[in-house]
Amino acid sequence: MDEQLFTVGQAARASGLSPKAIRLYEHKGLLPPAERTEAGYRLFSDDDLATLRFVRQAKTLGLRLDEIGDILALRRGGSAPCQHVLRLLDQRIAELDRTMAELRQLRTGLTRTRHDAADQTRATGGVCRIIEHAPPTSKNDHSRN
Amino acid sequence: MDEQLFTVGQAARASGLSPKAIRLYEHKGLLPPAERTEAGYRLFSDDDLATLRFVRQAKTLGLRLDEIGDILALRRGGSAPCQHVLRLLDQRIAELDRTMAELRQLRTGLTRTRHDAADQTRATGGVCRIIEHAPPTSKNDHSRN
DNA sequence: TTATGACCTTGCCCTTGGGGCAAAGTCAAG
DNA sequence: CTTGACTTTGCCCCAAGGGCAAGGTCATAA
Repeated sequence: MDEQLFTVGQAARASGLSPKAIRLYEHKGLLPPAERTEAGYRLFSDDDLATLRFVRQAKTLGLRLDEIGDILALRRGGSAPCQHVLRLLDQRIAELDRTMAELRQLRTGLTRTRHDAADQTRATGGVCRIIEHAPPTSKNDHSRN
Repeated sequence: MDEQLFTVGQAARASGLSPKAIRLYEHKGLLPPAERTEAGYRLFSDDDLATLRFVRQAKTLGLRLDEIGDILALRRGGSAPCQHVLRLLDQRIAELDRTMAELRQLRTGLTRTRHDAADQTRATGGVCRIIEHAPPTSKNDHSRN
């Protein structure tokens, strides 16, 4: 049997993640504690690599690390996590819709503000009319990346 | 002259911010260091309140605290920050467009994944086909709030 | 053999915009 | 005088790592 083992760096290259991220995932329990060489170097198995790739893919679906961790835990517990995953995906989609609606609204407000302000760019008294006279945009969220 | 002065709590209520946030803004230089009573209580002037309201409004426009700080600094420096603000707004709008495009793409991918997976919810070998067989979504961002 | 460079280890601080909590001082009213 | 509401500072927390430092390890080239 091929007992292929990999260091963090190799695992990182093989999975498209950073070594730091891999250590973080291990720390957070997404990965079982890696084997170690005598010198203390982490050693990852092919299984670990598969898990890492899974994590990476799950991340591109917008799942959070703890959600991914739950999925992996379910799986290690023997049950098929797919129902759970479907629920998570539905949640994410709904959340995306909410976020996008907010962003659309924000953009509309910003554009109006920008347009209204295009010429009367003189500050008179306050700090800046553009901002002060902007229509109050709903709540506060504006999740920057 | 009415020399109205306010404690953090009062300023918070008057501006719709939290006391903690106000202290943070002061700490970050958005506000000049507040006066203090003998006992060390912060005292805010009407000017400060105006600034706080300005900050709040600027935040609803999606500006970051440091950007708002720049605007206020420009203003305190005597120049009208409006040109600067226009630039910031344009940047924000462009950024919003980028973000929304990404989210739209993500949503599309998620929906397809969700749809494809609706029935074959059995995990076979890997962790979860739904995720493993999902089309790779572009990059990674998915800014959660 | 050794020295060099590439790799690994842990650990700490940084990011955003505060929230929450704690210990302790202050103020006004009863 | 005490009670309760308010304030102060300070520290830890969130997500998901990035960056850096100090130090240990490994393999290869001279």
